[in-house]
Amino acid sequence: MTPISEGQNRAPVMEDVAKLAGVSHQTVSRVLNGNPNVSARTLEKVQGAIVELGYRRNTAARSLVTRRSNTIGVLASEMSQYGPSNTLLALQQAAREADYFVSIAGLAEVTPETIEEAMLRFLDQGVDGIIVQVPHAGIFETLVKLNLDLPVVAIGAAGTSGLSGVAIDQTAGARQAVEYLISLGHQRIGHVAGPAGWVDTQARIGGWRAALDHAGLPEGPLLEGDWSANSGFRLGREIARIGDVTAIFAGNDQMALGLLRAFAEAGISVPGDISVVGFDDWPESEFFLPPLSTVRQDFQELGKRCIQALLAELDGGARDGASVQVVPELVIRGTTAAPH
Amino acid sequence: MTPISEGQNRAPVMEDVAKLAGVSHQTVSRVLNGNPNVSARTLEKVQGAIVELGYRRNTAARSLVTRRSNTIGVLASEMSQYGPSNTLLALQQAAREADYFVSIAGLAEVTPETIEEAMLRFLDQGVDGIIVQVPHAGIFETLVKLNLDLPVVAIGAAGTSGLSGVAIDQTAGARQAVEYLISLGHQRIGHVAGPAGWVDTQARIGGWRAALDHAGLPEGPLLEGDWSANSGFRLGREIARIGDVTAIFAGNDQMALGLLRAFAEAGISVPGDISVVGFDDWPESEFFLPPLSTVRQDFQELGKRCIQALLAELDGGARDGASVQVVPELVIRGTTAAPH
DNA sequence: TACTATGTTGTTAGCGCTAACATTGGCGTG
DNA sequence: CACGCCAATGTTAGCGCTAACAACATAGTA
Repeated sequence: MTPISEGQNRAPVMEDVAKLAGVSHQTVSRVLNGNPNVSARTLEKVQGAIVELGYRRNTAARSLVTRRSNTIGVLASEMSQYGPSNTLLALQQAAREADYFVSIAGLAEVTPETIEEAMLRFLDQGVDGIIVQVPHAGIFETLVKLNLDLPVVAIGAAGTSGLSGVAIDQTAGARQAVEYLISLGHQRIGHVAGPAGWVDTQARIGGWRAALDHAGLPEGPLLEGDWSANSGFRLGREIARIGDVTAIFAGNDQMALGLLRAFAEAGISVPGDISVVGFDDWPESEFFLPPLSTVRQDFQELGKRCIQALLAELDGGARDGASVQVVPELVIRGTTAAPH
Repeated sequence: MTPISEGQNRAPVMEDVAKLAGVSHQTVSRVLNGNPNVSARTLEKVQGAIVELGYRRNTAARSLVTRRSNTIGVLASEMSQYGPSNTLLALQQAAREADYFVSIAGLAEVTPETIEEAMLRFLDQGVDGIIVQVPHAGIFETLVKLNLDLPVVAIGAAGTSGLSGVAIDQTAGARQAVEYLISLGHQRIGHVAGPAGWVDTQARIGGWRAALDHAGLPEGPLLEGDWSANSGFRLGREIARIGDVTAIFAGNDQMALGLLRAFAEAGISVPGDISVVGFDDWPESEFFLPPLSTVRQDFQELGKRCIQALLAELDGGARDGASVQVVPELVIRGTTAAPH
């Protein structure tokens, strides 16, 4: 097994390969770039020399002249949460398949300033394009205002004016969930939403509302949490006190977990007295008490589509603000039943 | 031949700044690199010109000549899990503070081949150093075998022969947890471990065993899960069937969640009949039924130390295989009580 | 035969930056 | 005042690669 790097000796450069193969360095370059105008004999010689020397092309030199870094910047907030971290993973895999590197910038705090700073860092680094995974409302305007001369794909944003967007259709997902509750016979369906100012929050509220409107049902209580199980717990106690609903659509699985705990403590049976549906389908939701009915999002697909959209802009140069939607899927488990 | 019109679009280069400031490009370079031998007057002129043109230094050109990319590669498996994703976030922040970019490679499958492939990609990219966040046993040997001519810091590995290691002292954490159970009066303490072949599994088993040995207690049952709540649930049922323990130390919080569910279904009260302690302290653990006692790991600190270790190797050139340990903290909540 | 089209290879000129050395001018010293 | 010294600046030569063009051989066409 050849060592990966040549230890003390200077790493071989194209010229070394060329000499060994008895050709010019440009021919080596042609082989490396898959130029068809290379004879089979030469190709073989060059490839042999490359292997023999363990030659690897210098990215910096290549980038300098091509003005391409083969790197995609991913700007992410809430990086350690379930959705974002899974999207990040998928993004990374899709990028690798397309032979791109992924550079990440995690935002601890989301403000126009921190976003701009991160973007400037990406520019400094010379990334070819940027994927923005920041689910805050207003992110879109912030990005447009920066007026970057680079392809940008925003996750969760509708595409307009120069920015492409790829999103999971959370409105449709929320609507599916609520429609399912309605089909079970529920008539008073509340929503424990995420914090205002999140794209996801708005979309999920929208889906909940649309389903109720469509069925001609009145809106149940709309409560605002902060995605945490803690807030779900707090709001669950409030709901238990007020009564008056037979089903709750929770903005995510964590808050649903808080709800379940609050209801259990209040002696309210789930799904006997109240049905609960979450959103996300994180792996543990299956093991809540009872197992949580929820809406599953396909992050893998989301990541793949993002990279596709970005590469399309990179190659085609089209900046048409295309918008792609991935549709989520309702998963029915043990927290939903017909009202009594 | 110089182009006739210097198109507005062309990004300014150092020479443009130099011209505007009335100096040579080298002086601009000196300003940018903080060279002290620049007069105050010149410094000001150059900085003014930089701002006026919105000049940003070209990283590729810089890397080409300095042979530094200012990029750190992070190799991670299980990227979307709680611990790793938090570590990744911390790593990224610490790197940014030191003015380094972070390039990630997420491993879908951990084998010597996938690791080698990812490492080769990092080499191609020209990273200055690599941080490996792959908690599988044997990762260390795999890395050493690759014989990389690059600083590598492995998370969770003890440092020897050319590789530095930074780890959370999970053995100490596990020991703390079990000693606490012993202090409550428990005498039959089982362990639901993670899958064999994980560094973390081994360390936590080690801590559990050490505490029992030290107290002169017999080892309770040792069961192997796979980190998932599902496996915890399965093993919980088994424990419920066998009985014979008054406390379980779970290898992580997810499995603890599964245990809680299994015990609830079996009519076993926690902490009345059995005490449970988890490991990780993920945010939702506080909202389990009852709130989970667990061991908190400081990923922020871990990330910071990793970057420190890597930068030390980068700057000092020392490859001393230093080993740093971060000590975790026991968090006592509602799943632990004295046995009856 | 001459002449063009085509495929294969080599040569040259940078990409934008930093390192190394060269040059200048002002200062203190003998 | 000649001397060296040092701080401030300029000049030159690449880093390793690709793009553009030049150079040639070969084959096909008039």
